[in-house]
Amino acid sequence: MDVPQLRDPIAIKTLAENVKRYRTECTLSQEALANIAGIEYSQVSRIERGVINTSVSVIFALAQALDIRPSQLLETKK
Amino acid sequence: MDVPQLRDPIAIKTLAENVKRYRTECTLSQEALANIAGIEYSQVSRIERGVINTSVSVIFALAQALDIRPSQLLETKK
DNA sequence: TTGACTTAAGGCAAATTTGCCTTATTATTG
DNA sequence: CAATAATAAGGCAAATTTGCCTTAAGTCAA
Repeated sequence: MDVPQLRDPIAIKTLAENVKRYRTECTLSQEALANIAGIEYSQVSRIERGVINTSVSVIFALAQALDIRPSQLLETKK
Repeated sequence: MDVPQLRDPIAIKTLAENVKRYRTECTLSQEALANIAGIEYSQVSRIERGVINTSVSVIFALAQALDIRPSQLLETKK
């Protein structure tokens, strides 16, 4: 690749904040959420810290584990 | 990696259908959408065909180009 | 303090995505 | 039909994500 793939800090941060907010509302630990969602625990940590630009599949898995709709994880204030 | 990363066909297909639907509503070609969103044209094709599990940053870029909210691209029929 | 729990942080190899490119295939219109 | 636009499809190297792992740091109750 000549140019790195698109990384939008606002998109990444929006997802990070929403995951953290919904997770703490459920009083789930990062590890518990990861287990329910079927992903690696360290990924939840990286997503909430905004270090990775994760995929639509992971967003769906997290939403299902949090018992919310996938679209809610992309909600923006506006 | 020992295990391939999570790919959820339902998540990928949901995004694919939503991008295609909103894009055609705007009467934009895949190429035009890609140019506005600042991504590669072939990516739009791959996303709409459901061959890739794209990122939250790309979802935000597409939404902005389509003049909709990012969450709308993850809408599921309940 | 001690201990248990939670989160942050980082390394690593393999899998995947991405940008750039080319070549078919499929409308669609004149 | 010819020509043009639009889409599908695939290759490639580099960048990124992911799963698995370890270690450190922070939190909180007993």
